[in-house]
Order: sequence, then structure tokens, then C-alpha cells
Amino acid sequence: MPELPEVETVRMGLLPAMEGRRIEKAAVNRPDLRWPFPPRMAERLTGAQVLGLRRRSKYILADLSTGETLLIHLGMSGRMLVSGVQAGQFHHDHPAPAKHDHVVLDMEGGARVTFNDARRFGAMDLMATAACDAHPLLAALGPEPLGNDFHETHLAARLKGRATPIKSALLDQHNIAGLGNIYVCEVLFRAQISPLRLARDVTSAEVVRLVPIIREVLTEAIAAGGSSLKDYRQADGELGYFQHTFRVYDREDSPCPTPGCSGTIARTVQSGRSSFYCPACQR
DNA sequence: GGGATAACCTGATAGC
DNA sequence: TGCTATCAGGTTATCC
Repeated sequence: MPELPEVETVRMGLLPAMEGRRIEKAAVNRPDLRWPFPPRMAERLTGAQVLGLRRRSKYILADLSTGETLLIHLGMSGRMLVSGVQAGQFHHDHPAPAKHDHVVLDMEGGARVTFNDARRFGAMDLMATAACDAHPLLAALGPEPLGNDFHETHLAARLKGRATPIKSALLDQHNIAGLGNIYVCEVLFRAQISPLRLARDVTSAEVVRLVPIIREVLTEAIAAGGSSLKDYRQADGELGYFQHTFRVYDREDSPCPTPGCSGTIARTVQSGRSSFYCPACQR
């Protein structure tokens, strides 16, 4: 899926079309994505004003004037596409409906926001804004890696005694929220830690190294507009370009980019996911 | 309880 | 051209 930087990029792209604006019409074209949509979702959205757009982990949260919050998750292939806004000017020129356009929001002002998701691993739900933190998908999430609650003490405590590989531990959203397969690979490379190492064997010096690297990789990726592989687009349909900065992800058999290292990037599978790393300089 | 695996679903790509 | 196998940015349910 879009990981944290992609979701943040999408959120920012949605702001001009949605923030402060009323949803004039909501069309829901199927009963479910990963889970059934909440009852009467179209009716509950229609007429609501979007007070603000927040992000928690890989979720976008739209706070509505009705006292409810719309939760949006893009899954692996979800896209939020905006049409009808160009350079701050609104128009009513929208592309023809496409396959897998599941939810369409026609916004006050003329913009249209379309949720398109081929694989349907995405989700949408409505909840009382006051009870957001208790939502089953949000309640158990770890801290935001770019927030104040994520620090060495927290990470060290989450890794301590764990017999799972560090790769899996960083992917576990209970430990830290928002990292996905790409950015964990990139983080471990920059930290020169092998993805195969057990979490409990990562030293405190390495934890100290990991925290700022996690922040750095995510911040750089957000600045680049995220990474575009197969499905991901920014809300305006543009590609992100952080993928050009990948040092190990999807670079199997390439020379290791670490200066002075003569290693070759390897691929292995851990808990069903590809891990890319340099066996020579990641220890 | 912790950790690994299968499952959800479609599309793109590689190989024959 | 066309078939088959494999893989994909995530998360949950299930099994050992």
C-alpha cells in the first residue's frame, strides 16, 4: 500500500478540494471493500461539511460537521483521485467513470474525489469523531514515527526480548505506525542492520541510530511526494518520485550503494514479504 | 502468548 | 497470441 509518506501526500492533495467544503453528493457503488461499508454511508456523507483532514498512520481521517469522522484506508492499490480543480480554479470537467471507482464524492465548488481500488484491500468507515481513538483499526496502533511519542526508549522497549526479525518488528503497526515494506527495507539499509537479525539482538546503540533514520527516510519521502510503483498516484494523478531514491528496495543483484562496499543487493522472503538488503554491509 | 502463514482480490509481467 | 505462474506498497484470521 501506500505507506505513511504516500498517505500523507494524498492527504495534502485532497485539502484544496475537500477542506471546509460540503459533500454535495456521495455515490457508493458497491456494498463493501475489505469490509462492508457502514449502514447508509452515502446518506450520512451527503450534505456534511469536511471540517478537516487528518492522518493517523496510514489512515486518512476526515472530520465532518455531522459529528462523524470518515476513515479512509487505501489498502495496497487504493487511490484517491481529485478532478475539477486546476491551479486553485474549479471546473466541472471530470473524467469518465473508470473500473474500480467505488466511492465518488462531489464536493461543493465542483471538485470530485474518487476512491478507486482494484484489489479492494482498502476500507472506509464512519465513526463518532469523539470516539476516533477507540476505533478497532486505530486503537492498538503504535506511536507516529514523526511525533513526540516515538523515541529510543519506546522503540527499545518494543524490541526487547522479541524473537521476531527486526524487519517484522518494524513492520508491526503496534510497535510503530506507518512503516511498510519499502521504508523498512530502506531504513534498515541506512542503519546497516540486517533484516534477518532478531529484534532482541539489536543493541541500544543501534536503536539510537534507528530512530533518527526512520524519521529521515519518511521525511525525505514525503518531500518527494511519496513513491510511485504500480498503483500509487498523488491525489492529482501525478507520480511521486522517491522511488528514484531507493537504495535497496527492488534492486536485487544491483551493486550496494554504500561507498567502499563491494556487496550486491540480495532479496529474501520474511513472513511472506520481500526483504532487500546488502549482506556485506548490513550486519 | 508469540510468531509464522494463509487469506482477501485484481492486474501486471515474465516465461513458455 | 495466449496460457500459466508469480509477484505486488497491507492487514487480519488462523494455526502451531
